[in-house]
Amino acid sequence: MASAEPKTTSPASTRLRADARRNHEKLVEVAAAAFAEKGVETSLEDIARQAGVGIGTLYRHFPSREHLVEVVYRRELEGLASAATELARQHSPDMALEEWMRRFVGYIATKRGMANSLRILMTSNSSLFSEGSGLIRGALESLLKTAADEGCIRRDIETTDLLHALSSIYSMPESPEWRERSHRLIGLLMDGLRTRR
Amino acid sequence: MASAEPKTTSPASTRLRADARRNHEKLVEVAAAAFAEKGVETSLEDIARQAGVGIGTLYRHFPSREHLVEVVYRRELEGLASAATELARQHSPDMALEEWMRRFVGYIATKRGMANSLRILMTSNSSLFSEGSGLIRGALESLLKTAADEGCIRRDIETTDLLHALSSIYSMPESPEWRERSHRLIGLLMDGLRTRR
DNA sequence: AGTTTAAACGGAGGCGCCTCCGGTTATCCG
DNA sequence: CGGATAACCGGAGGCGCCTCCGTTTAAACT
Repeated sequence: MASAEPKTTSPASTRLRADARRNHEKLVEVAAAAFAEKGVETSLEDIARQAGVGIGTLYRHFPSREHLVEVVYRRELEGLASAATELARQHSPDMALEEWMRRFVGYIATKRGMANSLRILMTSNSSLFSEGSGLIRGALESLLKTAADEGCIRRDIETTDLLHALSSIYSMPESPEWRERSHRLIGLLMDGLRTRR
Repeated sequence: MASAEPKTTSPASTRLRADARRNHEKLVEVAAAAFAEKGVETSLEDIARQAGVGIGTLYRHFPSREHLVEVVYRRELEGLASAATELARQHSPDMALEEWMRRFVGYIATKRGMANSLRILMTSNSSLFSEGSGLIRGALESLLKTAADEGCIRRDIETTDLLHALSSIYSMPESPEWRERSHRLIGLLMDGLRTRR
């Protein structure tokens, strides 16, 4: 009925003026980079400056820091989910699964520092998290199903189990070897999943 | 051996200069009032001003807002615990118990708004909470025991049960009738506890 | 009492948060 | 195309955070 909605992030995009839309997008983009690099405590004035807008503009688009964090967070989650279909197209089912898990871990890594902000966000807006985890679950589920259908991996593993195994990474202690550790864990999981030929 | 340690709050009070000690005490006092009245987000500069010291002095004594919150929190907890013995001396055992529970509820009430700050504090310094709840537990236990020994209340109630019942107040929804509600709950508990004569 | 000195004070200053409102501009309509 | 106007922009300003360092002062010693 309505015209296509190509952008994933912007559910009921209420006819924004062209400049407003431009600024909004630029802000999210810059914020995503800034949060990733310096954590969610980065100066919002810096973000506004880098985006080439005034601080007032930032605050009109995102009434509070948490709002901005939420939008960035959701955008990345959606990116991660849509990467699943993309990977499935370009790789063999098991490779797609493995690569996706790697990215998932990388994504989690960037979120470790901001536990507090996320917790605040979580208590005040739990729908975001349920939707978000739904997206992730769906992505993983479809990768898993495809791989199983092709005979690459065993069938008797539930999405929930694997998700749980991956989430355990989140509670691993912070350390320099964190990255290797998590990659080893993924390797281990994949070895367990793959069917012996 | 060493000279008496009358003040409860100041474990290893490392020989502070007289002015320093004065300022420290005044700050805690003022902060307690300010937090109670306006929540933990109150301006620290206001607190310093009301205490008649410079902001620099406040920050030397309490490196961060959380430090100050913690000291105030602990002080109030200790006050609550020591109120138990005081009440026991002035009232009949069951009255002492009832009045103490009222105060406990009042104390909790002031802490409701600052859930976030307390959570941060909790994750970074869990010893405070275990010690704190130990104090409270001890106070309640002794009141309960005295009352039971005097035959005012039944013996078959565990401290933990009662504590749990009281804690449930914390999760009651915020509302105007909150206070009456909690008092009714205490009345109910006391009725259940008291032995029929 | 006078001297010394390390501990303590305090506030200026730089930064970030957030609000408010006068100025700008995209968009609509004749 | 030009004018009207509602939507949007931007940054000054007020406030609070926290640090840094020159000044003050308690207290130890002579």
